[in-house]
Amino acid sequence: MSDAKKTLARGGAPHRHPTLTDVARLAGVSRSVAGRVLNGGTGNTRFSDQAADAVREAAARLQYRPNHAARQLRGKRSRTFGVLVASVGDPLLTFLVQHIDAAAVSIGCRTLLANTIGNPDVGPDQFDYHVDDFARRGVDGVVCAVHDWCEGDRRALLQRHPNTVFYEDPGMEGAACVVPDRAEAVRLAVRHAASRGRRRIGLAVMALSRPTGQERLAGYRAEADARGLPWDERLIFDGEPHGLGYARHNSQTRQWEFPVELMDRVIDALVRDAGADAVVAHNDFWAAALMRRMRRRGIRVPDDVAVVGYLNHYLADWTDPPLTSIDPMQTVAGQKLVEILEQGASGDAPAADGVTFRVAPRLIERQSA
Amino acid sequence: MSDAKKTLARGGAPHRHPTLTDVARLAGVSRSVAGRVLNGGTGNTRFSDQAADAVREAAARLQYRPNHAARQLRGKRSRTFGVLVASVGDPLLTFLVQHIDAAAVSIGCRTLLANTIGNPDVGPDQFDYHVDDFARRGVDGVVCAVHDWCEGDRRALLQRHPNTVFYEDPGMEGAACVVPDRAEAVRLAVRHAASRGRRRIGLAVMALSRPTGQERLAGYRAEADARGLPWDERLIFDGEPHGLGYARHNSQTRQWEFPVELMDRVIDALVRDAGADAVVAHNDFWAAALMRRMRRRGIRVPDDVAVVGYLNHYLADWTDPPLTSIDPMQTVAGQKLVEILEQGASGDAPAADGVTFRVAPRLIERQSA
DNA sequence: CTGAAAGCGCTTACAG
DNA sequence: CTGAAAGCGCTTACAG
Repeated sequence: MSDAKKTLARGGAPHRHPTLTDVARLAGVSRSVAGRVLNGGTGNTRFSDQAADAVREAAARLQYRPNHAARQLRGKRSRTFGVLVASVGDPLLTFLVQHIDAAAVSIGCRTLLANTIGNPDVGPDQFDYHVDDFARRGVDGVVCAVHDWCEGDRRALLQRHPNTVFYEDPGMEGAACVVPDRAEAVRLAVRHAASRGRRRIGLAVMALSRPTGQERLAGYRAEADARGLPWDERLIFDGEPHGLGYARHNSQTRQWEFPVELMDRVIDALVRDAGADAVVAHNDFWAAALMRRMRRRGIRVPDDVAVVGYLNHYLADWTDPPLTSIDPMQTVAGQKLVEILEQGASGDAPAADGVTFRVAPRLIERQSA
Repeated sequence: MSDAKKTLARGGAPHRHPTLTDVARLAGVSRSVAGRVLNGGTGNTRFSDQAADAVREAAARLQYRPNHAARQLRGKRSRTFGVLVASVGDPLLTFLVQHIDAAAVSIGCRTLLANTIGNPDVGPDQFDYHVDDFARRGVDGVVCAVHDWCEGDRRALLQRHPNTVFYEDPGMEGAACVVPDRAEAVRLAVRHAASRGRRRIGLAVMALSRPTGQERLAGYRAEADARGLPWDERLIFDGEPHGLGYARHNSQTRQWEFPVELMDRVIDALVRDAGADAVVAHNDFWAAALMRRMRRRGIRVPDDVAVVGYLNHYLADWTDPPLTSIDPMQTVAGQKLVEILEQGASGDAPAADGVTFRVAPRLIERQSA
């Protein structure tokens, strides 16, 4: 076997990375000193300026980078957070994932993204698989942002990885979570529509039976009451009886399926039957589909009916008209999630125990309302 | 300091993970045997059934999982691939990133996603930062899918990580890459429009001066010739002189900015002046904006003008009308990228040297053309 | 078939 | 201020 082949077989790297020993030798000091200089310990950081200079120069010359695995083995943190999501490209969570990563990087950590669905090759129990793999890799903490209608043993996760935070309330004792304030989101939407003179404001919710559905309804009632809007049950649309109660993920196309035609039921109920002049949609996808079907039926947006979305997904810029939408501020949520995890990991404070952090939403005005 | 606090400070984990030593002790064998049973070496896998059973039972009982860092330190692969993208949530690449990860997971590896822009907290040279960090963590290979108009020293990357593959041709000697076949993409679009009876097919390109722009043009000409369509220079729109020559990323909003109004220049040039009855748009975002502006100008899609997008982004399902679009098959590209990396990492074959793999696109018909 | 032993690269008391 | 040494958890020749 040739030398070249040997090194290749050793892991694909054609040249050995320089180690602390190499640096120490070049600098003419012991590994101990080199290590202290380069990684500034907790106080026993004693060495001469002379030694320090020599070491740093050697390190620079060799392009030395500390081996992460060795540090971790020695008891250091992995500086890695696991992030569980239904699918990496989940349109509902792109900004969250993105910002969790940004927040992690800004404190010198990394993110290990894990799809729990959407990978038929690996089989159905990918939630457990990833939880397991996270343990092997010794992540410092885990964000679980898997939708509640997707499978996965959250309890086992929390047991294996005590430093776990959920995005959305998993409804478990002792589980810390960060949640978007949906009641406030709907309040903002209703307030906006009302301030534009709308009086008959409809609310379209995917599933009223879920806690999040109830929250939305509560926000609606609160704001309607505050504004003195008349209460009319017909202005509340529940998607569940219409087969809109949950999202279906097609693992073939890797997309969430969405029966656009069913949006006509929303229009029938809210606009035609209840005479709504505004609709607060379940999310931007509902809103986009609603606007399309409305146009087909000769209903003008926003002239006849104002539409407010939820998510402020980048889709919102591309609908016609561009969509006024409530931003759940996933960027703030991402930051908070990492902050909690970091506290748990650094030991400054125990991982937040069963605390729920609510993230305040914000309305982004475009042209649909 | 209490015991609980001590363990917390040790890294956030309240209980030590069981090690091979624990398993061996419980099974009543040596670590060597336990190791051989649990990790089946390359042939010296000799042990009695009795020993194997005992070890496996012990491992199961203790929920033993091999420590990744230790294995890696001992010379095993990290089973991790670094993925460089401009931004994790980059709408142009969501499916690619997603499928790279899926492909990696299906061979027991993981993906380390790295944003090169979009994280102002870390500073401007994040490309280098991540390249460095990848070295520390000993990734088995790197996918670089950073847009060519974004900064980053590709040459240094390739030197530090010889097992690197690019998505899109970086134009460097010896760099392997996977590229979507843009000429074929435009051919498919033109063919589709022509087969629907369109004769004056316009082509809107972001920047004709770029190689990819030239490829698109070549595809256009090839198909137009094959169909006997008359050549008319006015049917080619180059965005560059109109300030559409590159995408701008707003790190505040973490979105790509897009001057929707400028799409009117496209309509002016292609539809009004050149009388196009079909437009092959630069991508789905252009297409979505075009359709919106056309509607405003009383131009019906597809009745008056057919529109074909490029990307088959999930946006395509939500435009009005839903967008017929060319899918660059990023899922196939993702698989190919990982395949190449895996070959390089496993040493079966040297990392593909300077080879370019072209991925065949596919047309997805919806209603705009 | 089995186990004692070396060593991956680092960190960190510990003794000089 | 400095260096020899132990040890993190694993893998793997090597000698029994």
